[in-house]
Amino acid sequence: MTPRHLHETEDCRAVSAVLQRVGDKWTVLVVSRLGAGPMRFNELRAAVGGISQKMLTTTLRALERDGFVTRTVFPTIPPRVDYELTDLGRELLVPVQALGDWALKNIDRVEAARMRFDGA
Amino acid sequence: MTPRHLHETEDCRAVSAVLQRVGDKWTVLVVSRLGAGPMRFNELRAAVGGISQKMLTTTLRALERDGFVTRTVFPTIPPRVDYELTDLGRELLVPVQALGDWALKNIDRVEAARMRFDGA
DNA sequence: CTGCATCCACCTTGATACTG
DNA sequence: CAGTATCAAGGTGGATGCAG
Repeated sequence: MTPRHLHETEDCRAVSAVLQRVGDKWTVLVVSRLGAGPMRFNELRAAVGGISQKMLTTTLRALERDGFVTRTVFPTIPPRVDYELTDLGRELLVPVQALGDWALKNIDRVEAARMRFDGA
Repeated sequence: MTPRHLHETEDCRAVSAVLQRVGDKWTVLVVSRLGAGPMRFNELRAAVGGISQKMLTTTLRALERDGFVTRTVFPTIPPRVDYELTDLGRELLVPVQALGDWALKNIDRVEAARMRFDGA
């Protein structure tokens, strides 16, 4: 494919770093839900399902820090906070979903390999 | 019918599962190294750099179980063990590197967002 | 050379209680 | 409603020693 080997190592580190960033328990699920449009905190929480308040807050803060989502506070009572994907967030979704598509297509082969391995 | 929305949730779970699978500390680095061809245990360890013996063994076992690498033992003294990517392993590398390419292209935007967030 | 077993420090996650 | 604080529990990764 690409016969450039000069920066192979640091490139792989970068790949690894991104995968660890989006490879935590909730990030992808939250970003995917937000792909449908802006959402409020508890709305998002219900849409994801099974996530604790603390983890949703933590996940959203990290996404906001990295520029993947925006946080909009409406100073009303009760307070209302909207979360929305940025352009960067939507762009991230493209390669992430490509990997997801690959996963769905090949899950059978992986599970077959596992049964073979565990049986032996 | 619009079947692309029917299984949205479980698809996202699948995506999340794969990302967690390849999102551990060493998997991507090991698979990337093996992309260059078969390697022996300590050869691989040196190529990756910074990985402990335990983690290399653990990572390789998991990759073998999932059908991403093959393990070939030569019953010599001292023993020699070769690891090599399977077709499935090489195919996995495609979407993973796509995500890595995206990361390299957008790392600046992410870091800019972080500085903005941390500064505020 | 390869790899298992053990122990341990750290990090992530989750449950719970409380605040504006 | 949205968010913070605290504590407990499990998982992950690393150091070391031993074995085939």
